[in-house]
Amino acid sequence: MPRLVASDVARTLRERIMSGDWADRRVPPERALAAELGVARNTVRRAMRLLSADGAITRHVGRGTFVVTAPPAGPDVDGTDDLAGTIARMEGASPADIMEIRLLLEPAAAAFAATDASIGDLAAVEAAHREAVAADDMPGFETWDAEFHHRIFACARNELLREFHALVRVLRNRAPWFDMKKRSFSETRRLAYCQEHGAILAALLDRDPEGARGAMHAHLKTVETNILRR
Amino acid sequence: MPRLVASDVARTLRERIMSGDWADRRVPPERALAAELGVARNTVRRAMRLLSADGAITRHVGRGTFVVTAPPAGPDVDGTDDLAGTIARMEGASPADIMEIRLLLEPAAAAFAATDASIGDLAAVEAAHREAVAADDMPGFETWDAEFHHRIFACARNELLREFHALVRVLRNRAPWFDMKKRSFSETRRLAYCQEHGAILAALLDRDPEGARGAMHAHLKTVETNILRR
DNA sequence: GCTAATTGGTTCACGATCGGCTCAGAAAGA
DNA sequence: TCTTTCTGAGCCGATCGTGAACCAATTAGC
Repeated sequence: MPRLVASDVARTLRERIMSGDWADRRVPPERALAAELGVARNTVRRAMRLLSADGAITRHVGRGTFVVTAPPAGPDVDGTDDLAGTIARMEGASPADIMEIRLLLEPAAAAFAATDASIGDLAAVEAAHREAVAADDMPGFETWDAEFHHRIFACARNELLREFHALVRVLRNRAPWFDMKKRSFSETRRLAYCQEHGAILAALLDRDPEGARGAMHAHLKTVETNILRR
Repeated sequence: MPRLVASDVARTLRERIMSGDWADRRVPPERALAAELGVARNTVRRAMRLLSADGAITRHVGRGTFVVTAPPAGPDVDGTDDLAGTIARMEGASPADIMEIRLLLEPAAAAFAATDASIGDLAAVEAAHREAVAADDMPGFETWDAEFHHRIFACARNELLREFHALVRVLRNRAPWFDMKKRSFSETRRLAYCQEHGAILAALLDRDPEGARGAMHAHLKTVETNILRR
């Protein structure tokens, strides 16, 4: 097996950057790092290239390598489209509206996932399901429940759909959602959710788009009744 | 029938992927697997080919074989919202992905609109329709076409849905969409669009949710064929 | 100001590893 | 017998890590 040392080196360098070593922003020279890590300079150079591609460091011939502190994110100056405003208005979305959107997006995503998902994707969904079943406290279950839903979106080959759900997920973590979830949480409901998740997962593993769509729809209907007390 | 060892091997490899071995995404080299399973390398290769065709693994000469997992992108488990990242990733959405989303949202919005819209809302939709019919140049029609669709969303009583469509609308004005629309524009197509818009509007005025949903779906299918050249 | 040391950038050769490919022969059904 | 499948072997090309040399820009010391 090739040893893939470069990515390991990149990881340790990242950790050092994060941990605040080199707070003066100065990174030791390649040759020194190579000696210290017991690795060839070319290998260090590859790792550096990864970091540089991420924008984590800047390099100058003759001067050295430096940690980038200023966030590379230039807030879009163009401002032509009112994206920020759109997002801001989304923040005020009501739980009922959010549920309506989820009922629109998630069954479709489940159907896509049933046809598009790779084995690895499904393994990830299954792992999230197992974690959710194992979790017995409310925050733990909440995390893995969200992860379960998100990984289903990740199966679908539509990036935009994935990002839309990321947006919904953010909204779900805002008030007044979080409080409502907390109030409506109970062990019996958690078990019911796990069972419904299991049905969804089974349909995905069967590669049954309509089954997945139906199972997801049923699950969300349950959630809706619980959350909105209908 | 011959022994079909290859598919057996493929099955056991699938099981190992699902069981979470190789969680680091690295699959042992063919030669190692062949030795371990007591089978020829060519047989392992056939099995690998099956998995690769499924999209379960990716393979690179000189590097090795890796399990395909859901892209780590997306809202990380660390809980940060990363709205900016979400928006940034949306910008790169492909026309095909956007069409898929539109096909998901807009028929539903039309159905909602048929039941929820006020008289004034419908008058606004009708006005946009008339303007689109009257416009004979590409930018003018484009504007009123977008406005027509947007006003239908405005009819729905779901603010979040409205904002989601605002997002889609922003993306539609980005490259490479705009170019594709421009290329696909023609007078006959404009007339076809106007006619389909008329059908949607008629269903809305009839307060016929399913009719509106169907008309919108048919319209978007037309757009899809024109834009994506299918 | 000039020189030498430092530092990143580039290139090469080498060996090891790994997937891609081909071929001849054995084995097992039809 | 004929076809399909598996086996075993060999060769190719790609990637990676190593080690080394040399270049170019910058800095420090004189």
